[in-house]
Amino acid sequence: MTDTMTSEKTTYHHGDLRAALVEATRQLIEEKGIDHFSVSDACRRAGVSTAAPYKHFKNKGDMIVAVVLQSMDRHKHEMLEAMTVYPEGSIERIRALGQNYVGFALREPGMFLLRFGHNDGPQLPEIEEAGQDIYDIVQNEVAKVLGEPGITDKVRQRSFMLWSFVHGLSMLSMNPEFAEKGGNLDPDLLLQEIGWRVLRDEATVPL
Amino acid sequence: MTDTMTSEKTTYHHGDLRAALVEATRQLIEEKGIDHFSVSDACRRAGVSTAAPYKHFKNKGDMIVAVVLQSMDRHKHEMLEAMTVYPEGSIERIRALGQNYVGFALREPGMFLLRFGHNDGPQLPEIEEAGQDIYDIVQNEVAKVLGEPGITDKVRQRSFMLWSFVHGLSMLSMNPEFAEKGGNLDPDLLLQEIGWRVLRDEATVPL
DNA sequence: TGTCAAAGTTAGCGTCTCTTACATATGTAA
DNA sequence: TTACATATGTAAGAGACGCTAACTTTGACA
Repeated sequence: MTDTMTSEKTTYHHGDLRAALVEATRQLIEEKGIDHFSVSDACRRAGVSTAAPYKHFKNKGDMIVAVVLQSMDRHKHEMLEAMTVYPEGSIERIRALGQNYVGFALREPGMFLLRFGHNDGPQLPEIEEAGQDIYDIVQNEVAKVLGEPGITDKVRQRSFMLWSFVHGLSMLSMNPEFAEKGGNLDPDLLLQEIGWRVLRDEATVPL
Repeated sequence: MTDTMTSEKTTYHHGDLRAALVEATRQLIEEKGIDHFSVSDACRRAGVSTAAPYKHFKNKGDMIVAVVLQSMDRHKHEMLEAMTVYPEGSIERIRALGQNYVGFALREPGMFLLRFGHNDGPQLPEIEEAGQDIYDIVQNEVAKVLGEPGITDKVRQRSFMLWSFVHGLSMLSMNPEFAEKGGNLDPDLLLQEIGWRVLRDEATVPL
């Protein structure tokens, strides 16, 4: 046996072709967008034949799902990491979550659009579950900051308001032509501003 | 000459095939999404051969651009109509704009995603201009409500905050699986709430 | 060492796509 | 009526793509 743990590719038996294909797929979607992604391209980038993926994935959609799930897992861990440096129950944690959300959209626009720029019927249960995991983080933090005993209606309302704003800010910031319409404002300042305004207990309409 | 103004299709000389193709394209994108749209499908729906579009459009992309521009024009007129029933300078006008924005996304999700769910390099000048037209409406109204003498930095900031929120609310509301995470809150209530909070002159950060 | 499953490759089928070249029908205007 | 520009149809090219079947290499293990 030669070296199996180095990244040298001998011939057959790639070592972890599945991971390599997922990474190639991710790169290509980031570079050219989902509508110009093809399995053939991923194979060329990974340096394997066009039939190879079908030993690891059921079909093209299955490859994309794998990439999305991997990206969502990364996002979740990044959020937790960014949040936990601030004291529990502090508004800084919320702001860190928002900053991370916008940052993720800017770092991985292809993945972000893959998750949200579509409307092809209902999502797969796995993806929906991963999304719920992420949203749970937000709701729990909002509950703590507002001093609510769990996920109350008020928590749900404020969380959704925050999500709407941060999500919209992410989408617009991703596109330079839209971002400059806001005068190239620092998203962090906007997040600070909006977080404060959304979470405060003032309302014109009853909760 | 037979009847030219009725919608009866004799054979040759459709009357306004260009408009018919635009409408077919619009319908198909709404029904199946942009990634499953094909020129052939549009031809089948319009009842013409697959070569017919190329007498009216340069290529597939040109057809889509025509559909987007038509949709943006519709959106602009709807916004103006929804707004002008309220007194000038009133906050109700802003809320009407927001409601219309969300409503448009719900009525024409395909067109909405076509405008925003992409990131294929810079947009065409025509589309960007149409987008600026629409955004100008918002900025002018925000300036009036805030009593600012034109498009000041403050107006730009508040407009962008509003846009971010309304845009995010639209994107999330379009997808039932996301909308229900907000507890199926009435978007109108959220708009009223957020409009008030965003436009008020209180801030934690200096403008 | 021999066997076998796993993980590649080669070759190709079938389909759909956008687009063009050329033929044909139609309306208009002299 | 005739000529001509415009609008559509016919037919086909050229290529990409997803996916499968069948073959080959490899490494692990009895």
